[in-house]
Amino acid sequence: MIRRDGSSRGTKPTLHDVAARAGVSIATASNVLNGSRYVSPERTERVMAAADQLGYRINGIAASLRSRKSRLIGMVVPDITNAFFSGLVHGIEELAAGSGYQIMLVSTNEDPARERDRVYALLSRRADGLIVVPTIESNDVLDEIRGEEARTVAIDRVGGIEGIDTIAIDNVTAAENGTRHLIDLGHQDIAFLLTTDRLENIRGRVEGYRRALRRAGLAGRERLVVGGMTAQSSCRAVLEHLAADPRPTAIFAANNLMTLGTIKALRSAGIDCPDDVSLLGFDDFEWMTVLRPSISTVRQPVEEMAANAWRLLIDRLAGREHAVEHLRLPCEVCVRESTRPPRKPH
Amino acid sequence: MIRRDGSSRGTKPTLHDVAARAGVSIATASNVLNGSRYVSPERTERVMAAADQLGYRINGIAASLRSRKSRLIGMVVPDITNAFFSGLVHGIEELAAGSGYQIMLVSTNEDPARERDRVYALLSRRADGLIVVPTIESNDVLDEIRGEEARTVAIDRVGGIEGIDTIAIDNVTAAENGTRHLIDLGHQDIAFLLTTDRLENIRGRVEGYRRALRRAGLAGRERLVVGGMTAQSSCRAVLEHLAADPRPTAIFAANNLMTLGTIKALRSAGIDCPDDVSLLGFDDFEWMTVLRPSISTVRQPVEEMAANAWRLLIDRLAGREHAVEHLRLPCEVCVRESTRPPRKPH
DNA sequence: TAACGTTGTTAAAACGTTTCAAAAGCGCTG
DNA sequence: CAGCGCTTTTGAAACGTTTTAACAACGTTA
Repeated sequence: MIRRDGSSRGTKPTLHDVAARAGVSIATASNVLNGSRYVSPERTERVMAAADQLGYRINGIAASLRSRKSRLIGMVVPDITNAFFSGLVHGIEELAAGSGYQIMLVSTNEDPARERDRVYALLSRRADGLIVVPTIESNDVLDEIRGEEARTVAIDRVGGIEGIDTIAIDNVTAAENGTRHLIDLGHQDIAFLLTTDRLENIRGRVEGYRRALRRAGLAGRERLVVGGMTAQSSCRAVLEHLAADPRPTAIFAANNLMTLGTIKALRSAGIDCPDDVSLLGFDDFEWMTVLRPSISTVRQPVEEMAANAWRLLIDRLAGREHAVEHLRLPCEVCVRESTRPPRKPH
Repeated sequence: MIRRDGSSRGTKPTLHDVAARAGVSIATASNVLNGSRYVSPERTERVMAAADQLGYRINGIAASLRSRKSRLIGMVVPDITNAFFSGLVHGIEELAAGSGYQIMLVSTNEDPARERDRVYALLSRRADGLIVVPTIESNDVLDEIRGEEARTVAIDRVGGIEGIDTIAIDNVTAAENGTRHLIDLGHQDIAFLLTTDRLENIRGRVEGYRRALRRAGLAGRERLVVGGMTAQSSCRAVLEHLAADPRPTAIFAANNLMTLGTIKALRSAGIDCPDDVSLLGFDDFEWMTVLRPSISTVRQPVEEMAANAWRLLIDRLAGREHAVEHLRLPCEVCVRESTRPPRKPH
């Protein structure tokens, strides 16, 4: 490998090396490699050959610095081990990769301070865009993001977010439909197991639950159980609530961790599902189908959420500006074995 | 906000702006902000104040270009929605973030071509390091990586990899212990459900299974079932095998997808677990404990794998070079309800 | 007082691209 | 053949840092 210029041996070849070997200017080499301008066939060929022979690989950092485009997307989720979020990440990574973007992943562990730090780090690295599932109480961070030139889309927890695109499900309707499914089965004592009322999506689900009860003339029969952010804490909360008299005939869990906690609680209390208590989960995964009983759920359209988030983001990144969108996708109720009419119908 | 220099209004403040406002040189401002050199208290104070007032945020791209350090780590996994891999990613993201590194995530979907492209993209972006769970037959990619200056660690599927650090479990011993657990219960017809024999980790597990049989004098009783890379395909394979006469009294599934497939197959064939057939899984997650029966598994130490991968990588990144390491971590067998003595002991 | 460290600061080069503006080449027209 | 317009190519600036090497200031030593 012979270099005609001042670059030292053993170093990565640069555009300078490629241009020199091809006998063209750096600008021409750049234009060939990026296809940004017409270059004559002979020169194109020479540049390609030179790049090939040298094993040239563009320095993306330098390109980003000059072009002011990093083609890097920050993806911020509360917990990557939660299947709902990993599904979201999967969908977006797939689409981003297809468009030449790279995902920088951040898992915040529901810690607002951590989220703040990590988002700033992403901005420091000049992410072109951000896709964020906010933690609890992270509105201030989102407020500041809005002033940045990084395009942002918020997913799932989009309460009170103004000025940036958001994607979420229609929490109210989804929970209303879920609750109505239980009511239709004949349940009148339905407990709703939420994580915390400080998350907007969860508040929406509570509202949907309430609305269904109200519309069924069960306005006074509300039973809210606060489960916290982990399966373990929710298990404890459910156990406590099950000690109440009379105990609910059905439990509607607000997300997959709450579903897991409820299953554990029912087991440990020796309460049969669905004979004694019906269980309706939120978030649908494959293992819901192999549990015994298989778990009825409200399914969030994870793929569509990811696809829409990416669409909104890439549109703006490509300069196709549009009015701020607040998308709400519908959910479907997946009926399985865990929901059944109560033993003693009223 | 007044700028004393040529930088235009409405643009992000640069180090130049900070230095100008503080009345010091750019070099001094840089030294203050990075703590790279001693700077007098007064100047330090002035620089900090200026940075603060301007809302200065370092341009990581420019810093990376000049310092030739991106503080970006590429993390390549076959499938981020698989809980084993998302656990790995979670562990590493946590540690990386703590050291000021950012994770670029790639999910290859077990596609070697895709892996190749994406790894090159990571190298183009000048990732300082790579943590890779190789796909099937990606040895050539790893061979090429070895020539790059990006430090690399391979996890989980480390067959025949030379010259770079690797972390994996001791597949042979783990599978041997799992198989022996079944043998100790009295099983003699044990089927082993593998994904494919083209993955080294799986080959190791097969070998462990064989060794346990051999040592128990059951060398001739080998029953290998090839399940493919998805739960669905493995379900079909298991169903076929269950039609064999006599059918196995126990099934040892080589990973969590195989476990899922087996459960589905047993259900759909109306075969009771563990009364008719015992099931031992590989990979341990919380939902294994809520299934009925709860599933006995061989637990991979995901956290330790992540911690060791990061340790090896950060050591090299920090210039603490060491001999190439090939770590093998032990697994433990978690005995639950799905494994039980066969109905008719021999 | 000259020579010498030492300490704190800085000008300027460098990192490897993209992009701007200008130059060069070239076929036509007048 | 000068002038024009169009296409293709290129020199040089710019992106915003880090880093090198030099410089200035100043106390110490010979």
